Amino acid sequence: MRVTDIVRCEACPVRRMPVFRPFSPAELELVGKLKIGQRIADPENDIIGADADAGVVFTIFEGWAYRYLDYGPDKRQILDLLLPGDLIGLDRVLLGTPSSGVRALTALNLCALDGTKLRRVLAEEPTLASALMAKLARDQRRSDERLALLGQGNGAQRIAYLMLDIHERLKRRGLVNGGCPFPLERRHLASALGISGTHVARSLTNLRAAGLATVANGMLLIHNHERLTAFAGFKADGALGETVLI
Amino acid sequence: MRVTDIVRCEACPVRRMPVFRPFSPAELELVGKLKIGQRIADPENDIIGADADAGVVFTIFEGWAYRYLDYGPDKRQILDLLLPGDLIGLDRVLLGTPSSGVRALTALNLCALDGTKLRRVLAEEPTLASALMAKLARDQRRSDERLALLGQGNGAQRIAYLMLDIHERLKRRGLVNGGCPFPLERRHLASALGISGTHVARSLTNLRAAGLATVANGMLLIHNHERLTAFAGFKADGALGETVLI
DNA sequence: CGGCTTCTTGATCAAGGTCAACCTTTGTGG
DNA sequence: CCACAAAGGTTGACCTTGATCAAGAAGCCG
Repeated sequence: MRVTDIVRCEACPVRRMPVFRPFSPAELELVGKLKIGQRIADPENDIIGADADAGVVFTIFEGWAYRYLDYGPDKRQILDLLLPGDLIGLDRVLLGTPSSGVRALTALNLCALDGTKLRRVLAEEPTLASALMAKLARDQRRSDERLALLGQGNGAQRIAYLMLDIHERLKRRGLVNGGCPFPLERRHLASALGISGTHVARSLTNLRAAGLATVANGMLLIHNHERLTAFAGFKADGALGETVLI
Repeated sequence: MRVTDIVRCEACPVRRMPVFRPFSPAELELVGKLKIGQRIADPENDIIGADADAGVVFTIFEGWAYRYLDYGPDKRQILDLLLPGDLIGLDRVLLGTPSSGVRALTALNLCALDGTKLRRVLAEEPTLASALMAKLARDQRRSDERLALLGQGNGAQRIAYLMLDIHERLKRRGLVNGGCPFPLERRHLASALGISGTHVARSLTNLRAAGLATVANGMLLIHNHERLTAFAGFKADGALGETVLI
């Protein structure tokens, strides 16, 4: 990971995304003191891994990443996709023990925060602590839906659900402007959804043939949002007012 | 749900379980003020559901429950099993919106806490807030492993993993005394693990035949812990020092 | 003793995994 | 500019896992 010029919190573009609630000047100043730098990471490089810094939390400025667990060679489960505005490494700072790995999917631009200081700030600033607790509770609900998806859905439904989830999250962040970015390859979908790469390809073909959605050139095209939603059993939970740390 | 005699926090048996960190007298007094009653629930009754009280958090004194999401008739995903000492309904109090359902698996004895007051206390007591945040982060990790299990494991491995998870959690709470309770029926295992009841039965037979574990009469017998662990790819994460609210 | 629910077991079938061939795109060096 | 290699995507053949349906067996009450 390389270092680059720092962005001042007051000027940060992520904070202006529609999902996130506005900070008070006091909170903004507090969080500003946590910022220790800006980082760049290349695709398929670990952000959090064996060698990574244990006392740092990141916020994604730009690019995608994923959390994963490894189970021997060629046995990886992608747990979640991380989009601009998402936090990386909070659990490690809270628990102090190694966590799931986090890896860049595309080129990443990250904002680095001092984890040790963050713990101290949380102990003094109940508003921030409550906001983070709410964020953790929301993440749990997303996890729950993902679990139900793997427990109940077939291959095509899993893909459809993930498409809608991504689309929704990007839209809330104002990142769907005439085309939804979708840099996931077949193998990423496969390890995120617990199906083989071959079957991902087949199911994608089926979704396209059914006039539901198409993935091509790193972009997602949803042809019929309503039918896709019905097919996947997707239900957007409309979580607004998240907290971003910048 | 019926009401029964109240148990004073200082005398609560759950607080003495080995998993939970001891409370300071100040914390104990604080939490004591939150307690609003004791409840009894019968098997297969909803604790948190459409009609349930929105501003209450429960701690399990005795018995098992499960969190679930429904997807139409005969399409239920059990998200997690809740054992004595576990919290129920925290996310609803934090987020203020309906959450997954929670249902009694066995007869349940619950401690009821005032959710609104809890929010207030969290805003004043950073220690408690930190402890709850850590609990949320730990729950997320358990969720992650469960997700990987559904994504990567076959039927028998899923069952084996769940056996070990339950066994570990009960042991940490001091509830495995010459026999591990296991009140789950085939259909519960099926909806928790995303496989059919028929296949659960078959896989249980296989696990027994392989000399790994047996379930009978509501009890779990692990014949060979080491081989079962290897088979399931299970890894206990050794989370001690959780926080219990009583 | 029925009448219930749960557990077991077998037969059949569909969903999806594995393997392999081939195609397309992209990048690289001559 | 072309040749070639490497990586990803598509498609087909075949086989395993597990779902579904169905028929007994075993408990468990009233």
